[in-house]
Amino acid sequence: MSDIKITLPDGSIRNYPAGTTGLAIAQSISEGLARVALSIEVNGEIRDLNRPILSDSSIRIFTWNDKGGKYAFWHSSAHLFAEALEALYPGVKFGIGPPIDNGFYYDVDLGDKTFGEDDLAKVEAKMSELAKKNSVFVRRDVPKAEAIAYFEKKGDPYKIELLRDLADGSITFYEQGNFTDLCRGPHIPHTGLIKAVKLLNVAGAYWRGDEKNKMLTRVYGITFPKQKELEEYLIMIEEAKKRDHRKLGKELELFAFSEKVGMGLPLWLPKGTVLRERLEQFMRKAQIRAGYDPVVTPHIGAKQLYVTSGHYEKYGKDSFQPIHTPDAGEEFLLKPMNCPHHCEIYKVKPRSYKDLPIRLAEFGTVYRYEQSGELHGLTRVRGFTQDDAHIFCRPDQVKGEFIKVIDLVLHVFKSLGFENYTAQVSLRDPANKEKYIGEDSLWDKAEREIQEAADERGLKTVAVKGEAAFYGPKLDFMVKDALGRSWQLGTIQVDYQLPKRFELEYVGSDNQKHQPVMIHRAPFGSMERFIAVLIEHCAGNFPIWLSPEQVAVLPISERFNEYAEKVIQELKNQDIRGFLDDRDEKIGRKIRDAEVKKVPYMLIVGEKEAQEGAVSVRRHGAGDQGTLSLAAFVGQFLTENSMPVTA
RNA sequence: GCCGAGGUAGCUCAGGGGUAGAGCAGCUGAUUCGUAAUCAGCAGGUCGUGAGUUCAAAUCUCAUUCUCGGCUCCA
Repeated sequence: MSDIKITLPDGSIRNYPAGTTGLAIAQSISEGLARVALSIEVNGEIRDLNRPILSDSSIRIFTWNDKGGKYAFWHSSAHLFAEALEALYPGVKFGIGPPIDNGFYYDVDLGDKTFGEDDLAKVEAKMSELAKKNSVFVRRDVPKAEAIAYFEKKGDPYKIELLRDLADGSITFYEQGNFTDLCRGPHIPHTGLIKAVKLLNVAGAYWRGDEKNKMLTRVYGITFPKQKELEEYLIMIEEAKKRDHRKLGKELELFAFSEKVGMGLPLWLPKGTVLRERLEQFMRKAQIRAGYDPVVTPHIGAKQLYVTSGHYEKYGKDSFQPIHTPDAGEEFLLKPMNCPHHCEIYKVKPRSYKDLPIRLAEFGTVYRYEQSGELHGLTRVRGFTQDDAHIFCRPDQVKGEFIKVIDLVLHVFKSLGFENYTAQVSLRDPANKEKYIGEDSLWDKAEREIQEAADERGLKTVAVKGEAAFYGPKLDFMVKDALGRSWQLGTIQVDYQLPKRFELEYVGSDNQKHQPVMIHRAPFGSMERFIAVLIEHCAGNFPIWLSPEQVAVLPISERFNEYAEKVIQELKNQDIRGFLDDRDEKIGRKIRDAEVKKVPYMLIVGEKEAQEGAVSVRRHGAGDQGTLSLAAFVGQFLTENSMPVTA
């Protein structure tokens, strides 16, 4: 057999007999690598380690440290799960079982059986038992007819449905132990590598993601090559749960919900309101600098307004229903969007090309009837406030304006320490054009403009089809919460449709009427969601300028309350948000309580401080900072307290 | 909206057919204290809501509501 040339990632080239395997290559490099190798990338395609390599190739061997390795590991774990499930509950029908960012899931049809906590433990145990058998994952090409026959005999209708969409000749089976699955692979060499198994939760999931289909049972799980890594992962999850904004929001008294008020309708408590208003001030300032004009519009609008905008047709039936008045036929809608109102502001007078761009900004509270199962803390609510603005500009200004908005969004993210965001270009789904309004040419134009603007600012973007708004494409800034769920914060949208529907116009230099273009944008997105993610991002330890309670003044004993009062009064005179803890408690207790409340600064005052006009400074999480004169502390604090401003 | 799991004091949770418990928080008193919890006492719940089974329901059944985990949706 002739030799083939294998190019390694470092560029070196080695000769191997044709038909060698990834495992053999790994072994030739080092036994250690062979032990931890999970999959191999051959000319860009990730494959099994034991699949023969027939021609010259560049390869990269993946281990647990590579995404490609983890995916193969978790994909194989899904198969192991299926094998265990089938062993325990014969007759289970299988859907799909892919690897995901953290583990894997498998969608299964258990018939009448409900699957609970006890079952998870049972299947977990079975998986561990089967893993120890070191079953090899065997890949096999299968003709389509044979594949269908196999699953018909087995009684797996979902697999047959999947097979119908696959071309004959491209179908492979993987078999390990007593389980055979339709699968493209790749898989790890054998089940014995899976040393730690945890099934995390059970959920419902529609077959093929379509709510018209049957709901299957989805079991999420994760596995590791070492028991210790599983333990670390579980600890990490526990830690993440501590950052959950719903938990911290309660503990820090930022917001609350009440069944009596209604689900999904947040109540902002005093401390949460301070935080929220600080953010609002920050945005107002940035927007004034960027040339926006603040406006205010009512919370309701006549139904016809939304019929004109198209929102009524699109969302009317599954939304808050119209408000009726004593006048027959008169109907108002709670505003679900601010844009129609802003369009009418644009229309109050004729506009010249010289007036554009016009940037109308409003912290507009909107109401949307989200599906009950969708509500989630502050991230998904039925009443929320957008830091909304609409830019009305000439076609030649679109890109420039778009870029300016990108800069504003990036300024916001940078000021608040959001570094891990994804810039998502949300395009329409070409397969479902009826979901959108407007001509193809304008959509293409808008989509192009967004991509160009993002490129011009050097944003690394991910394009996702089907995520556009019904009237136009978007650039969405996605950020993950503590538990890894992705949320849309900032959004920028180019819109050629509403100007048309509202018959917006301006007089050009040619003395002719033209249609402006609208850019919808909200850097925070919604105050509620932004704050939710912010809370999780900083684990409730807000930057000083946002902190609801900035300074706790803690007298050593009642004898120093009088001096403490003077200190707190001075802080208030300087617009510093402080409070006095004059409870009859020991200083250790007062410090503990302030630490738990995540108050950034504690000023401890006793005999010495009272005499010297000083304060003993303690920083949250950092401990004793020594003693300063009150004036020196105030000076230092005010410097640190400044709100970030646009460069 | 769909599938599944839950709801016991302000918070975190135990109890699981015989009429409710802990810790923290709260209140009262004592203590006057130097960098993450002083001590003692008191008070606090129609066990989410409504029906049903039962001599008896927080506990079993059903319905309903809200919460949680996903799915679908997200202007």
